[in-house]
Amino acid sequence: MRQPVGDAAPNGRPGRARRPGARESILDAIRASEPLSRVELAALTGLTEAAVSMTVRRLLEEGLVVETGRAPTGGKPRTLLRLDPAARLAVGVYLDQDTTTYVLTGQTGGVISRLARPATDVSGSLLADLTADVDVLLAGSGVDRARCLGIGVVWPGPRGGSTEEGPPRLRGWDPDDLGRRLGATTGWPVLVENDATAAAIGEYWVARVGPEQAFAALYMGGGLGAGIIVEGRAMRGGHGAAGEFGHVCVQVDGPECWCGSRGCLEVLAGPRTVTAAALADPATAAEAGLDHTGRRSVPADFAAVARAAWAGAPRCLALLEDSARYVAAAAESVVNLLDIDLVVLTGPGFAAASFVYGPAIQRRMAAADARTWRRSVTVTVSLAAATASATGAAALVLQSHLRR
Amino acid sequence: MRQPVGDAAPNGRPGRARRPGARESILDAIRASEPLSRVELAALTGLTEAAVSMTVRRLLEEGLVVETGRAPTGGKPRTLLRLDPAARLAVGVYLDQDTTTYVLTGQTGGVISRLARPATDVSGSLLADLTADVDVLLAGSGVDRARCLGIGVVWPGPRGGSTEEGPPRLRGWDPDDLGRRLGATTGWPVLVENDATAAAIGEYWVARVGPEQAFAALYMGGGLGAGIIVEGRAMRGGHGAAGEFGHVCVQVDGPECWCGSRGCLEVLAGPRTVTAAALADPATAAEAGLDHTGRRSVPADFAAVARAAWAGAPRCLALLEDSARYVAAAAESVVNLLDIDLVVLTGPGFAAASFVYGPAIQRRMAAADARTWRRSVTVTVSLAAATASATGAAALVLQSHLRR
DNA sequence: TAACATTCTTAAGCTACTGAACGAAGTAGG
DNA sequence: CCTACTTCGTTCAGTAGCTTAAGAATGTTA
Repeated sequence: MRQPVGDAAPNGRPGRARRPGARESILDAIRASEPLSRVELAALTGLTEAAVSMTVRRLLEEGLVVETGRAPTGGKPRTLLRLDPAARLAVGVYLDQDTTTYVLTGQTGGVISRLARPATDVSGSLLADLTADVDVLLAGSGVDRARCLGIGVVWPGPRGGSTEEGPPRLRGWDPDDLGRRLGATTGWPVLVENDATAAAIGEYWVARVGPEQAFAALYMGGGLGAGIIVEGRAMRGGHGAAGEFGHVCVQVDGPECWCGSRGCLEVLAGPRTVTAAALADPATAAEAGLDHTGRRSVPADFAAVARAAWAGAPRCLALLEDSARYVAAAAESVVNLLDIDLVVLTGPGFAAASFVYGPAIQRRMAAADARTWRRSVTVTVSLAAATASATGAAALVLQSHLRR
Repeated sequence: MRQPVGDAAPNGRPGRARRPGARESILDAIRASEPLSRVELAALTGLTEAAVSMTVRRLLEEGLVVETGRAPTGGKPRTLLRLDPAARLAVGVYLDQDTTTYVLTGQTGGVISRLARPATDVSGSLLADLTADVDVLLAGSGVDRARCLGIGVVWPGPRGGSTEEGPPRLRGWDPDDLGRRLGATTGWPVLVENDATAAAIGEYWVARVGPEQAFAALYMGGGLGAGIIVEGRAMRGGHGAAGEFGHVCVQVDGPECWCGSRGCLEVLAGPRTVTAAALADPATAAEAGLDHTGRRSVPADFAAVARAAWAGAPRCLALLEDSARYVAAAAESVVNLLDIDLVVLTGPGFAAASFVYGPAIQRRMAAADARTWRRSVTVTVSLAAATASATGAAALVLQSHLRR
């Protein structure tokens, strides 16, 4: 949501904070905790029952919400409300290095259909390809196009996707510009975001995390990123560059990073470093089935190492466990700094290797959690970690529409 | 602001986000950028000129704001508005280990008068002492008590103030309970906060930081903490424990910390570690004029080391520079993670040794800033670093009243 | 002195919410 | 089955806080 391209809503930059509003509060409460009755909504949102009643009626008329069943009480039973999954749709696009993934989701974030295309290298055709593929996705799904709220576009972002100096450009495009143009050609609002933040919003949406949870999604793709959501709001920072988890320092005088600093997590324990180490040692490379000739993308190679480790290959496992020690330390730093309640591992990297990283992070935090902080941090793995970015892109649209 | 003790305002916990409101937007804009005219306020806040006009009239009637001078334009000149510093007052109390500091400030955060008392060890008399001392402070200042908005109470918090296990209790008191009781005995609203967050809010207020700046105040007292303010809101985390800067990990397998983890910044580079190292080496201790018999508080000993280093003592300087390397790395992590624009060093520790820590942090970030992130992070030292907590406690009250 | 530029004010109206009373839909007891 | 009771949801008038639109105030410029 760097810019609500194609949308009239000003991004709050010049001025005061956005207003909550009954509509948003209610939809968000239902999203996080459906089914809910009107009285429960009043209690959860702090609105009066009258306000809830009026707002819910409008939501029912719009078809966003449906009444579904009742819950017995001492008196009149509660009528339970849910989001109608098919009432609104969103398209998510993930522009990965070598693949472009499209998903069509319903209002609750559930995937309706999917599409994957190899990335086209002809930079001039990117816009046309996207437009055509979104069209194919919608046509093939047989849904009412009028119900589609917009398109979320996610790209790997500046974080770690590149060893060149400076933030990488997306196949020659400026992301915001691409979003604006795509909005013009398709007629839909287009929202642009980086992979980690999108994955966090997707997880927040699909896994029904509530705004009372301080939440961090750690994302491993070509690099390491973090999406942070506190009080229901994604932290994007002063220049939209927050979440550079890969550049948390875990060793003061560590090796130099491409970013110009030293000891960054990514250079010590990032997926690129893991795969490079696997390739550098013939025995390890053999375990993972890697060689220099048939080299694929970083996430693909990393997944090969993870699969080998899962199958019992000791050298691959050792590589991952070494990496996980660093990642766990950095994760603990984030949790301590922001008082995070919930850590979710997501993205293709963690999807493949969560069996190592998950326990490592839990182990690292367990001691101090109970002993000092009197908290208990939950560490989980995303249910759809491998495709988190694409569904996150769609959730981006859902999230923004809720605040229409 | 862990709890608005004695205040009726619910802390937003059950329900939706707080509303901004014209009054708050306007007062905050004037605070950050006075003097301002009504049209400028309209542009800054996003309100209409009509709304600004009405709201300002009310503020003028209340005496919070005054008209002061005019600025020529092509047409009718602008009438400039300022906060009236003396219109409202706030009391800040800092409960340090061995001293209790009281300040009385005006509406702009300027200190009107001060009071310091040695900490009483009789835990039963703390409440009575506070009540009496606040009374003395106000009486001695000759101000209208009705103008006082409330009392902010700040304590060193769980962070690093103790080597015992578990969060330390404040001379036997639960901070929230103390606040509640103090509110009852004095009749004023009492807000309770930890030192680092309070210092951040104080700096935000006094130094006129605007909400568009993502801002971190690094605080060194008995330990290391951070107050983080993004979009004008202090980050307190899920359980009010955010800002544990001292427990950012800067060495994966570093020495064990009292918190139960390893390689925490505080155990490698905190003030306690620096003073312990100075005492352990006789030559260094001699430079700093320290010995085991006349040992004082951690901040006092640390200040002695810093003074010696400033005077040219090489061993003391080396100790501080070693500490600063770690602090700089951790600061860089925070900046990268949250896309921070402005870092302010504050608290007695940094007040004494900023000549080492400031340049070290700037050096560490300069390379990657220009090369990779295309940002420029400002690192400054608080103007009143040594008393930041007490003025921050008062600012806490001002901040909360603005949102009455 | 008239025309213009800009700032600030006034007045009517709109939107979204609140408060309080009321209607609706169940259970429990006789 | 009827009554009392409980809890849920709605209705309606009122209000706070804003916007839109018009206009008054206060300066400069030709």
